[in-house]
Amino acid sequence: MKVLNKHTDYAVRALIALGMKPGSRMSAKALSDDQGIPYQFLRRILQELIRNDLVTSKEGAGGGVALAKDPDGIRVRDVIEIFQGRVQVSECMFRKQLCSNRTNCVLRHEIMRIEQMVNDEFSKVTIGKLIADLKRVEETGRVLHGENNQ
Amino acid sequence: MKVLNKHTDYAVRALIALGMKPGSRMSAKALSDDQGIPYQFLRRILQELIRNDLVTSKEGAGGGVALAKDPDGIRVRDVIEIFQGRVQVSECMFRKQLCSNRTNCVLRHEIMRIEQMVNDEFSKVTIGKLIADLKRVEETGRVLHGENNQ
DNA sequence: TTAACTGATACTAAATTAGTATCAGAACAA
DNA sequence: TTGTTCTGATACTAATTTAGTATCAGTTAA
Repeated sequence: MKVLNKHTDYAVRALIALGMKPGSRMSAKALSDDQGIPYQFLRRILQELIRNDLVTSKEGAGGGVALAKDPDGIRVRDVIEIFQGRVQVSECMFRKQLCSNRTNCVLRHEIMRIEQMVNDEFSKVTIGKLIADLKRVEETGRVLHGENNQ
Repeated sequence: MKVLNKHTDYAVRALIALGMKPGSRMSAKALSDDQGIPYQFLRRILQELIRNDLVTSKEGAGGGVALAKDPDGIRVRDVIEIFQGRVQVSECMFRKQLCSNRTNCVLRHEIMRIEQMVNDEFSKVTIGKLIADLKRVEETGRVLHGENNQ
């Protein structure tokens, strides 16, 4: 069960890279080389971020992309929703119609709770926070992976 | 972003149905009719549950399947892991090798935290709990869908 | 005026998901 | 002892999603 797909993963990495160089534009090519993300794939991801106002772009030579807002205002949750849609149970029917299958319902009820929790958590994680983490890591020279690491 | 696939969804529904009739075996056919799950698909799901010791089976006429253990001992997390694998970030590399990409790492660190939360929550939801919920629902005649319902 | 860019969009391969079909063998019942 | 009801194993298929490629048009700066 994969939580993030490549679109989201690359998008977040690109956003972090852009956020690390505030003010300066970067070309998709430079970002691609920098982050090791396939160029054409990254192009499409950036266009999606532009359409969703997380990134601004400038065409032509010397052009490129930059963050459209403060890194603290960009939530990982937003990125996930752009590329993977809202976190949800299989096909949740009970928003549309009266609940026909009660067995189904009790399961969905539990999952809605967990769904909400996950959304809340991904809302708290912003590009700004990730950049701060990253800078801390670069200072101490080591990555903390938490407890669940062998 | 879908949390549960059909395998998991159907498996949980089947487990609940079996747990509702303690002691008695049911044929896959009866379960299929009962729950509206495609027969051949359900067969394969049940076989997987049998292999993972959540369900026992008896061959031949009058045979069928039954829960292999107490409903309270079957966690939705177990079912998810059987059909969808462990909840995890895209391809988490840093378990295998030294972390080469630090940008990646800070994101993964956050996600590991959320991953852990989700696993803990899905561990708390057991078939027994769902059955209890379901019985409560049937008594009051109405399903509570929580706050996030319009 | 040409090289370095983005915008838009069509295409493809591989993997996953959901579901179907078939054959062999076990157990019960007449 | 034979037919019927069941599971075990496994091969197959269609649709969708994921990941990635390719192309052409238009913009801007030097």
